[in-house]
Amino acid sequence: MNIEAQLKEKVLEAIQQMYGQVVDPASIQIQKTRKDFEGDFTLVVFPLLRISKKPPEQTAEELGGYLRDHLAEINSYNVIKGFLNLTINNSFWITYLNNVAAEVNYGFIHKKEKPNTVLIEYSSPNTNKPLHLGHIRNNLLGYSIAKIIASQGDKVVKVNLVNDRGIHISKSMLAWQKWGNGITPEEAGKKGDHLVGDFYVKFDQEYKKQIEELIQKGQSEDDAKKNAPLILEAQEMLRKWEAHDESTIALWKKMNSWVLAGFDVTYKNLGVDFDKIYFESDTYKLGKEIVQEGLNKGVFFKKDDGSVWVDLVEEGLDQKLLLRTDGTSVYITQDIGTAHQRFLDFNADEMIYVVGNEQNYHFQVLKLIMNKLGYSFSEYLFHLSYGMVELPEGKMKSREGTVVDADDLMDEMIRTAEEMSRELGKLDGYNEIEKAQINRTIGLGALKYFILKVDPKKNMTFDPKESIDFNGNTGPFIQYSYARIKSLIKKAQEKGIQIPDEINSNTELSLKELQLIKLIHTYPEVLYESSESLSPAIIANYIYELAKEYNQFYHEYPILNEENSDISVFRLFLSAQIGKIIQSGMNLLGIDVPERM
RNA sequence: GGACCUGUAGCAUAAUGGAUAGUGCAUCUGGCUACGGACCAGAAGGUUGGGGGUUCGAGUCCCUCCAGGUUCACCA
Repeated sequence: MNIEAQLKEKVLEAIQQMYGQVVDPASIQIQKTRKDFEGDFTLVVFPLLRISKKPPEQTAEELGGYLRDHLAEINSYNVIKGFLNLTINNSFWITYLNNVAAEVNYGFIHKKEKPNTVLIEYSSPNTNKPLHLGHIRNNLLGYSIAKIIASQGDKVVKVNLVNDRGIHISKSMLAWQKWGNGITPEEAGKKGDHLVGDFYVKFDQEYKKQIEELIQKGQSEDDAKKNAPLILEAQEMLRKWEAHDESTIALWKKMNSWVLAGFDVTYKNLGVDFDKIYFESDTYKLGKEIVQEGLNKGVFFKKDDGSVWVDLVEEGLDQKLLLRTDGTSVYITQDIGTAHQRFLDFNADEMIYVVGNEQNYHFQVLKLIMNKLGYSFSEYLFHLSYGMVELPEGKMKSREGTVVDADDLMDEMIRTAEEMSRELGKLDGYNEIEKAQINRTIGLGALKYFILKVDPKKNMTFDPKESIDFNGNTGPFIQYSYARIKSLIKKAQEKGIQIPDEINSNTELSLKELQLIKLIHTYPEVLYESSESLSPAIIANYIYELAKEYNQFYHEYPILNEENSDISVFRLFLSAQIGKIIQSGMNLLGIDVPERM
């Protein structure tokens, strides 16, 4: 049982003994004592006043006395207003630290009683253009959340649903056919996703010209958009694709393979992966039968024109189309189908969709529909809705060429890390391969941390010109702290100092050391919180605080230079544990830490 | 117009309903004869968008107003 639970139990006992009442455990608030006060844990007594029927100070005093006398771990207490601050024995903290050192993955839940299978979908790109900054946020979030959930003992399945069909795909295909002269990525010297993206842009440009011409000839804008020859051709191409026209399918396969090869490179660079990749070309017909069943059951209704709808007016929403007049499906139809399919494929208990907040409504509807259809898992569908990444001048617009490309951005970050290293002379004497590896770790660490430290649901601004900081609350700051710990340990080993498996429990602790151990103590809780709220930002902020506190300690206290060898060894031991946690936390964010930098 | 989300210092970002709202960048001032200065110490910067309410206690919960965003397609 952890110390907070013990405290809580004793408080309940104390109340029963002294005031003769059994209280709701929820009214017992044990929290970490704020830095500016003396103590380790604080009991807020205000909620207990109606039971004690005494003033806050007196109640706190009485409870404090009882706890001190009945719980060996409590060393002393003090009362400030309605706050009872309890101080725990040093030996408790050192024993705790020894346990941390003995654990393989401290903070993880190794054997959950009843592990769930959690399916997490992220990335979900379209195969008509390369990945951009928005996808980076999506991928980093999905990948990190998957790791975090796994750390809490559940089984995680990472899936990607690639949108590889539809009118937008036809557009780039058509443009390549018309203006590409058969060019391949090899000939163009480009990644396939970028090449295909170029033709998507080309389509748009030519399409706009045609619209303009038609408007000149007197058509309305809406008509012009519908009647432009290019869009008609693209629609025709989509029809051919759906009719399995051989040459269309061949072209589609060829171009998609280029794009997917390009994505693979980007994913690899970014360090994300998947257990299973679904393609919409396989799944887009799913869901129709389920809608039909729903229709039979009277959950949905059919309009006179034959289209099928669900009525969500009672839920405060509108009516939503599920099948078109011609019987074909819309986007949500296939989402109904894929949800069903995946729960079957993996026998999943939960499913998380990492999708931007512009689709909040969509997922609200999806969940309601699954519920109406009677799927018990509807309760366990979660939309991890994240905010947009905006530029200082506003939203990214492909038309204005302000889209920040994922590959370019990663390259730029690594280049910035290189410049930084060179200016600081940090990597003098390392060979080129080592340098490249370290700069990559740092550049990507800066990017990933910058994005993940922000609460997912918030929109964030990203300034590519000023780039990303390498000082302060950043990935490199944390990486640096880690590298320095590694360096310390290496130096110690060179001096023949052994870091022991455990530390004597009556070692004296400074306030700073105690503070660090207390921070270490909260790590499991941080992981839990982060997993529950699907927010890597909680871990990011924690690791930053840990690194920052450690750096202060590092400056204030000699470690290897400490003359008392017991103290020196203790500080090394503490440093090593902190290094482990930094590494563990960063790993959950998908960020590497360098041995040196 | 309906629904949902967000508003914290110049910018960025924290705070299970708890004590004096933390932190970084930028600005200013100090600290390298080093266990690694990508660091540390200090200064300055706030009516937590406005107004009500609930509570012993509100950045946090409720109401209202303001500002911004998203969405409400026989698109995906």
